Amino acid sequence: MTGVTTAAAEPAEPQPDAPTEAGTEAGTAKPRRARGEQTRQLILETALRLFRERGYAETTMRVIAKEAGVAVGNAYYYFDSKEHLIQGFYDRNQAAHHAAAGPILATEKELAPRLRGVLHAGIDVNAPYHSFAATFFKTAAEPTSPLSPFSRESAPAREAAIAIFREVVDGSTAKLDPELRKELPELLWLGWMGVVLFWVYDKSPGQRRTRRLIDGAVPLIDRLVSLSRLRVLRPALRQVLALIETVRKDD
Amino acid sequence: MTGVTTAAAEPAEPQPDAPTEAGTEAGTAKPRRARGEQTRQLILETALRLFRERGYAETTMRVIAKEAGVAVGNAYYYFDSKEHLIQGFYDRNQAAHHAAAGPILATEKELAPRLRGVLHAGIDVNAPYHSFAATFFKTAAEPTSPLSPFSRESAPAREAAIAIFREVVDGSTAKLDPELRKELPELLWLGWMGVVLFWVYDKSPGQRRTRRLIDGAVPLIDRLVSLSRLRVLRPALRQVLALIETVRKDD
DNA sequence: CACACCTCTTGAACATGTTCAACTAACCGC
DNA sequence: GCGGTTAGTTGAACATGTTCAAGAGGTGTG
Repeated sequence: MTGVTTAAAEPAEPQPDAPTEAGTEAGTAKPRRARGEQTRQLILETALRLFRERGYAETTMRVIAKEAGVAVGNAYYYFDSKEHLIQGFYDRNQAAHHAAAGPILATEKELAPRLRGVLHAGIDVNAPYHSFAATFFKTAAEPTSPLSPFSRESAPAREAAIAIFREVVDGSTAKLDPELRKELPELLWLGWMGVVLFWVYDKSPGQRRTRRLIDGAVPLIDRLVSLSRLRVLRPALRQVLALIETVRKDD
Repeated sequence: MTGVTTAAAEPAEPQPDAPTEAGTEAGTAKPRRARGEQTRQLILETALRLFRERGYAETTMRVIAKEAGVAVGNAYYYFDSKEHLIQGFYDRNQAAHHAAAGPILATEKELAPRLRGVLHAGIDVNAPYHSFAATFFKTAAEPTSPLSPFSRESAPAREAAIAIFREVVDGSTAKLDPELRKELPELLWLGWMGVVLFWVYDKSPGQRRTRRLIDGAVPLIDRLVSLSRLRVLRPALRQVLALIETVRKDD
């Protein structure tokens, strides 16, 4: 849970401003008025609830506004577009994934189970939103969208996600090539994006095919990572790393 | 079910309007149908041209209709939605890719250059539509959309695409594990989807990063395919194939 | 207190994808 | 030729995301 969640049972309390301005929230300035933040949260909560209840496309901005008891234009004062409401969902699930991964990362020390646990935790967290996620995935896929996982706007969220996989690697007992170790977290995150992609398309009951994919792919990755220390595979590994380097240039 | 776009085996060329009802129909008289088909083509041509000229989002259905000289409702008689116009683009580029790959496949006999040639040909064909493709990709990404490359509706197009990669493999001199040989075309197609994904997000001038990705990835794939015959890697290969098998179950 | 200012709120207006009932015209059976 | 059937066509009407000029309400300053 982030500290932002609750829909505030308390009326705006004399909490005028924290000792430090500590406005680590998304971008915009953080003046002393808390009233706006309350409205913002109200709109976001309402929107996410409606998305879950009736789906993204079926939830109109007018309904969100009406249900939240504000004018439609007010929603646009806080969120640039309907899509931007999704960012809230995004951030929240990101945090939930991190929290859910905690226990496994604290317990397990071997690479494979760590990775497996983190991946399953990610699916667990997202499971309740599978049908909704499918529709909103569409907007996230648009390259020009700020919601794209590769966009500059979602860089913080992306970094946070990669950090989870860095913890998977760094906290493990696995011995691996130092250069590979450096790149592995991002590669694993990329793999995770692939799993999510697969999951979004997975129509099997309970998305069990995705579970099977994870269970099958993790040992494979584990094996490949181990094999990468073999002499025969050294040039191939170098080739992979060089490719990553080359492709990454001028972005 | 085939017969989506029958005579589409040619590279996409503007093809100025056929002489208006001159000698259009010969023996197989479907004059009734022919008129509709003509309108359909006219709308599609107009739409694709406008998409290229001004982008997908910026091209309104009203403008398409006006430019084509028909009523807006008429476009909806032939195409279920604006997105469905994209299917035309899809089919056409698929055919163009096949055509563009022809010379390389006829000339080259080694796996790596064959694959490289086919991939570059694919990018060549799509290059003029890069900015438009980004938006189109958004639509294709939606799992419920018939335009998704994984949907049942696009199975024919998908099969056609995989067939290109089957030709890449089968026509090559490369010696490889028989089971791998069976799976490789689909895997390469999946890789091609990945390249397309990368390309869509590639904002470098002329999408040169994608070119570099291809040039870097092809030798790597080539090397891995060769290495797969090594004894040490035999179990890993089996593991990969088993994973594919497992995941594919109940779809 | 008056005034200015700034955050926040409003709802009508606008743009665009989509639908629909009505209309036209070519064809077919008589 | 006549009436009916059906493919083809129309444009107004509708739904929804988004914008915008105007106003409300509080906060600080003179």
